[in-house]
Amino acid sequence: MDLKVGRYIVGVTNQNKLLFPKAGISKIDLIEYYLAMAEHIIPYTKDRPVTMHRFPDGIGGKSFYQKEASDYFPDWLDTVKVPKEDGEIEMVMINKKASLTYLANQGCITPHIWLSKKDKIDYPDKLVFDLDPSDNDFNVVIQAAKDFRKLLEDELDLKTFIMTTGSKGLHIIVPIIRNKNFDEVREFASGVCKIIANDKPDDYTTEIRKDKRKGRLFLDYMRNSYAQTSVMPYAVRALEGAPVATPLFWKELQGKMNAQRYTLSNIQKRIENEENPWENYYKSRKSLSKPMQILEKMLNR
DNA sequence: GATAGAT
DNA sequence: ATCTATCAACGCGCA
DNA sequence: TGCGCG
Repeated sequence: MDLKVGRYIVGVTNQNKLLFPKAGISKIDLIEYYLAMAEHIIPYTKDRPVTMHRFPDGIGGKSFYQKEASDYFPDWLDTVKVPKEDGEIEMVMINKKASLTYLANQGCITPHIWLSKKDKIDYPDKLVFDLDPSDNDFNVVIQAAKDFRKLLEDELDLKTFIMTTGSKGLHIIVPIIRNKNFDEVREFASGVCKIIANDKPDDYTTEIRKDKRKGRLFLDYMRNSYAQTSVMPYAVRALEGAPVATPLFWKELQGKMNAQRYTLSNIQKRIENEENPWENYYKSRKSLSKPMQILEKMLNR
């Protein structure tokens, strides 16, 4: 079966294959979801390399990550060649509606996107703080998010945006002007996390090794490195019930909110009824130059 | 999921 | 014509 | 150099 998406014909294979067997969600359901959400997604994915997390046999089957665009991908799918440690890799970008459709047909349930864009690949235009609980205690995640917001906005004069991951935690995203490279940005992110963790060492940790976290909330600043990715806004997660990574208003971060509050099945109603929580996302970019100086002083006290 | 090679 | 095997990531920290 | 990690 072929779908016409804009000016492109996208072939759809195995449209009735159940990708989420319990929820009864088929491949064509996933494709229709991404078609409906495309206009809300593409502003955040345009010109960014994508890592595909593919599940050709559904969430119960074998999955794999794919970075290199396959030879058989169509010419109209935009790609970019980016340097890697040993050579070069040609990666897909989600720049149009048909791209989302094509990737969904490939069994890519969850696209992950770079923090930088193709025209300045070594300079991220955002920071991501990944708050990942070891258990499912979302209250700890909410408190941590508020601690981050206080430091980032009140002390460091940056703007923050919040998103459920659709899995267990939250992402805090800080839009920045592209005048610092990944090493500089990661160093800054590391400092931020260490200040937060030092303030509440029983609640938070920046330990990479799982066995050293001892039940504490992991503050992951390592996302802010070259060629690292974070889950795409409104991406479907390959978990029971098809939860969706969802941008939120800060004021929503309380009470019964949790990381899987929104799913493929109920997100559309939210989109229809709510304003865009990230309305001012791209207007909010700030330079890290001054925040870096302030952070340096805080770390040396 | 798509393809090449084997039956 | 059908089946089967094969392939599809990588950067960083640290032991 | 190789493993753990996301």
